[in-house]
Amino acid sequence: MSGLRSSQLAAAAGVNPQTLRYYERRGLLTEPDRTPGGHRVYPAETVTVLRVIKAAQRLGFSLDEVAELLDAGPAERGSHRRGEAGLQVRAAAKLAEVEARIAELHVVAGTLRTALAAGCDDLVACAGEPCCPIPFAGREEGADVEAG
Amino acid sequence: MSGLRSSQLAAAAGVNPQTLRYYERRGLLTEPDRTPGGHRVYPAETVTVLRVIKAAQRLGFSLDEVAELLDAGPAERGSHRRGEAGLQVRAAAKLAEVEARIAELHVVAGTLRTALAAGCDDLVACAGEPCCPIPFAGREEGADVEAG
DNA sequence: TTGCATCCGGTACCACGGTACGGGTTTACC
DNA sequence: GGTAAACCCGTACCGTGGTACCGGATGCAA
Repeated sequence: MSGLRSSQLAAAAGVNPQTLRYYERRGLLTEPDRTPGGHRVYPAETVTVLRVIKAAQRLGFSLDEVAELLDAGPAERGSHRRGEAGLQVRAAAKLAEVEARIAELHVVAGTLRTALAAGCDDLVACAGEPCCPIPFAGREEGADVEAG
Repeated sequence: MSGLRSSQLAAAAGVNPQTLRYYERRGLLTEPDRTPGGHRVYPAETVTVLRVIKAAQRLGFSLDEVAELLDAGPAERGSHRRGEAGLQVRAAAKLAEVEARIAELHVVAGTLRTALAAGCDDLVACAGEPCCPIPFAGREEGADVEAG
């Protein structure tokens, strides 16, 4: 009853049918039942699982992380039976990652604004003279052997 | 005089020697002179070019964009002979991209904070009930045929 | 001249998230 | 029963930025 064929599930969740097999290989979808002929028949709840996957992806989790998230479920106070950490812990860690990325991008944006304000219009020329605000010497090791 | 072998240039610029051939294939480095035997001999300025490449990468430009940037040079007011746009125009466009990305990440961070505050600890359970602040219905087309 | 480090070109591989193709079955509808 | 669509599995390919491996040639010094 109400079993979904792969193309139906794919359409309902807004993904490519190939993606379903891909997610199955990646451990995001459990192996569904099959017809006698071997065709997959998904339970209706799989649509929810796919929505969860896509929501988690939008929150910045990789597919491996989403697989862990689905496997982990709630933390079950004290006994960590399934996953290492619950959603709360993982979400907090991801939030820290996202904030770090935002900070990096703020630095980049600031540099771009400074270069625009300084009127830089030729990177190679800029790299020659010290007045250019673009940081050509990123933290590279071993490049300044003679500057010690 | 003062020509650099590939490994010397790689060490001076802090990159892998293989990367030099890769950049050459990608059009970031012009083909250098060769010894009679076919070994590459780079002029000393190539170190600067590599520094420029790495700086541009840090500013968020892809290798294709860096190649254009190196090819474009300054805008040469009016006549756009080499590239389509000068560094100023490209940097302004990249700044807009970076700011858009920052805005996206702020949305993500906000959602994560809200989910943390709401105490969500099981995505699949959350997806079932409407009280969860996580947006499980991202703007997907065709998924809500029966909700019209 | 010998020997070893380096370099050559071509190709294959890594992560990431899928997508496409091909040859062969199965399902579904008429 | 016939036919067309959908499905099966395995494999290859996309873009991005490199890295690694290979057999063979070169460079440089002793």
